[in-house]
Amino acid sequence: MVLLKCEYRDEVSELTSVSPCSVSSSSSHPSPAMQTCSSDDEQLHSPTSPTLTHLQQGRDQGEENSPRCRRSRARGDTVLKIKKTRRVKANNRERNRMHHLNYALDSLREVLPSLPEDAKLTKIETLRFAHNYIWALSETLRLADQLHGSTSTPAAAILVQDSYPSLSPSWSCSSSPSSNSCDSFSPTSPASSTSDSIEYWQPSELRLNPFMSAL
DNA sequence: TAGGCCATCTGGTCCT
DNA sequence: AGGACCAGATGGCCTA
Repeated sequence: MVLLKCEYRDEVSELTSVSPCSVSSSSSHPSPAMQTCSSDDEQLHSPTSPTLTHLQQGRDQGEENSPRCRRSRARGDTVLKIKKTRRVKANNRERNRMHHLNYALDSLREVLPSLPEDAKLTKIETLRFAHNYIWALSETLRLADQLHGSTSTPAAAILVQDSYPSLSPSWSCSSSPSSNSCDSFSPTSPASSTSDSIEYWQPSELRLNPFMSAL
């Protein structure tokens, strides 16, 4: 059972603003609708919910069934329906957004070095590992260029294309120390970190991974 | 059983 | 106005 601030807050304020038969609410007293209540749809829209009960109890007996009152109540119902529809649509969008985020994370997991069969990285581990992986590759490029600095073809480009063909387009720029064109590939955390922070950037499951141990 | 991870809902804020 | 993004809350599931 999810308890949360009642969605009726806005609706009630709108209802009270348009309804001549609603509670004569004082601004100095919190509306009963401000109390927490269940978010279950049935309960949310149930006539027995505390909020509506309060509203109904507070209605002026004489005006309760007047045509004007019925109209305003119908309008309130319409407002509720509209708001509920908007909320449902927003929930669907948010769900899809998170699904897309998860798909992206899965894609990221796929390009990371292979792992033991049942070792699926958590979200945070995936991000940390990816960060570390990028740093390690950039270090590899830097060292490779240092070793083959005099060759016309950047050794790093060959190395990357051989080892990580799917990544090579992103790494096709020169990585020579004198070039700033790849500054974006210079993550600072692992490279400049202490051994403690290196530990931090290595997912616990991966500390025995050959790639990670090669660092 | 506590803690970690995750999915989902929700309301607020920003952007188009 | 509506959508995207974000962070907090909550409950379910799993594992040590």
